[in-house]
Amino acid sequence: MENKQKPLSKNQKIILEYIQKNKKPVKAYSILSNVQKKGINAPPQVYRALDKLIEIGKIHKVESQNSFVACKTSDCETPHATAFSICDSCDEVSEINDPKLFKYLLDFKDNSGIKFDGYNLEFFGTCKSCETS
Amino acid sequence: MENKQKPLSKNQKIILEYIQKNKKPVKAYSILSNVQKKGINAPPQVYRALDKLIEIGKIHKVESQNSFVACKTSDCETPHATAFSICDSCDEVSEINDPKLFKYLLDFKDNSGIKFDGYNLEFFGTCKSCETS
DNA sequence: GAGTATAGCGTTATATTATAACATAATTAT
DNA sequence: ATAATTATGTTATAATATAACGCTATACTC
Repeated sequence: MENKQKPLSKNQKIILEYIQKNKKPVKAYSILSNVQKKGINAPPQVYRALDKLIEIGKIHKVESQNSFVACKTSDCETPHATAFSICDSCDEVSEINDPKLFKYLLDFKDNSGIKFDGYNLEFFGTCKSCETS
Repeated sequence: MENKQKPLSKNQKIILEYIQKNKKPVKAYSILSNVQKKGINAPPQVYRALDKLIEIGKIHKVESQNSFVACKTSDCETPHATAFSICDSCDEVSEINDPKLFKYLLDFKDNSGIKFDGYNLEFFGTCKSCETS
């Protein structure tokens, strides 16, 4: 079982570090303005790094928010099978890492019989701290 | 069991009809350009109707595509619990209406114990017709 | 190690998606 | 009938994302 991890490029590293520093998902232009001091000047530089980081599973995109969050699963083996819970009132997002759910969904077949190679699932609700306030 | 369906407004009707005519999901600005002959001139008119139609469950948003599709389930009772399958190569989208999946997901609790009131699930794969070509 | 293929960089410009804000009109509820 | 709510039409602009181009660094292969 070899682990051929290509090293990240300079921009990829800068942007991944910034995303990892944040608990909450961050937006592309917010990333941009926060890494400008590191020499990243324009949107394409950010989006290119984001695309790559998503591809290799280091981050995920929260589609309903157009935001990006670091993968919490140490070694995200199936980068394109993601599940999140999202609080309707505070927008807090957490990644769900539930092997049963994971398996259930990857085994799921629709009625046309095709098997899927990935999914994105976003649950909505009210988080504990918002509920009590 | 009463069915209090408020009638749709003029713009809502125009836009819903346009979306229903299309098998595939449509984009907001494509809707706009196709309903301009009916007197809808500007983006806010479209987005306002879209928001309302989503709220009442007549249409759904395909988040990963920023596109909008009519609900196929005759009377979509839980408008905010949606599942789609999306073909990676032709972008064909179909709504999945599987009661077991539906129940499984609405019953799902994450490890913080909160129950969710909605979800959006998008499966990715290659559809039958793309696979054979 | 020279040559070539691939991936990444920096930049400008522009496309695409979505909302703010404001004045008015229509509809619904009391 | 009046008040409250919902929808409309409009202008302007915000927020998100990509095209295209020339160049540089890295990896691949013989």
